[in-house]
Amino acid sequence: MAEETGLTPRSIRYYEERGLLRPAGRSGGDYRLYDASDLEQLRFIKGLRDDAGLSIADISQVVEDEESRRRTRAALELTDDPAERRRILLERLASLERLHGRLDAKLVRLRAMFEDVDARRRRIQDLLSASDQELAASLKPGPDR
Amino acid sequence: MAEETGLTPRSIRYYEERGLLRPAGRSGGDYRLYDASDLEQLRFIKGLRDDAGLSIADISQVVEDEESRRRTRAALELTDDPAERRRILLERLASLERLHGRLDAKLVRLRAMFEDVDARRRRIQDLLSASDQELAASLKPGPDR
DNA sequence: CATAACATTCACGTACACGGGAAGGTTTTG
DNA sequence: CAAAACCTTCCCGTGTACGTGAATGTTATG
Repeated sequence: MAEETGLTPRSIRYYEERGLLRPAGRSGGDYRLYDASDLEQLRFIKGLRDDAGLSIADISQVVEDEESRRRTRAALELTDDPAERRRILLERLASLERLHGRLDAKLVRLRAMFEDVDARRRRIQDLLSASDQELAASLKPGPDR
Repeated sequence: MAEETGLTPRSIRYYEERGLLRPAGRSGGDYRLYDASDLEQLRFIKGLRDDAGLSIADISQVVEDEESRRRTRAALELTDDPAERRRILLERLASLERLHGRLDAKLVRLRAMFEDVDARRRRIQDLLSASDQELAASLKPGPDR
């Protein structure tokens, strides 16, 4: 599991301890057994940690939202009462909006930084190609002058 | 300075300690004095920390690159030797490419996460508006049936 | 079926990024 | 010019996110 996810065994156990990962099944000798959904969950957690830069506490919030989502999903498919369906959907939407908003804010600011660096990078490239032409001109003197 | 940047005084002193901020001037009574460029630098650091999620060690690298950039800038304007200009520009470009690449990698992964969440958000919104129509229909029974 | 190569739970240790208080000096304000 | 408000360095404390044994048990391999 550690190899598959790029996490250390210690981190995986730590995440379980902190409730980010539902306690895995156990073998006869008390070894943790993971399935595909655990793998997915761990990759999701790693993404939130490394890509979105969220703390474990923040990820915990997100994961709880996800779990609540899964719980309400069953309820959603069970009910035909439109008012109840609406309530459940609104709750799920709110949970997703929270995560969406946080990622969006991060994205906006990161994009601004990126653009800034990119603009400077392009400016240097322009200067460089100008300098290259200058260099070429100095090596192969022009016909005039 | 802390108010202006949203950092704590302690953090600002810590950044100076770690070499992210060039030692500010001091008053007669040994108080730190900051200027506009220090403010800009601190905001830049805060951006790298909060938006790009870089560690202090990583930011230190970036800042060193920036300083090297400033140093070579003078050299660039002093020389007319095309080969020397080219060498300096290439060095600056490499430094910017490093930062560019790191931000880009982060952006790509963050964007993927964002798209994922966004798609799910939109799906819920669709379900919700469908549910709203259902609700309206049940409250105001149609003419037929 | 021996043994290598894993795993388990404690428990303590650690790097990072600061927080917070003490003891003292400086600047600002009324 | 007194008092409040702010700064200085020094130094220990703290939360987070694990790392690292130790002692022990379990599974895989030739």
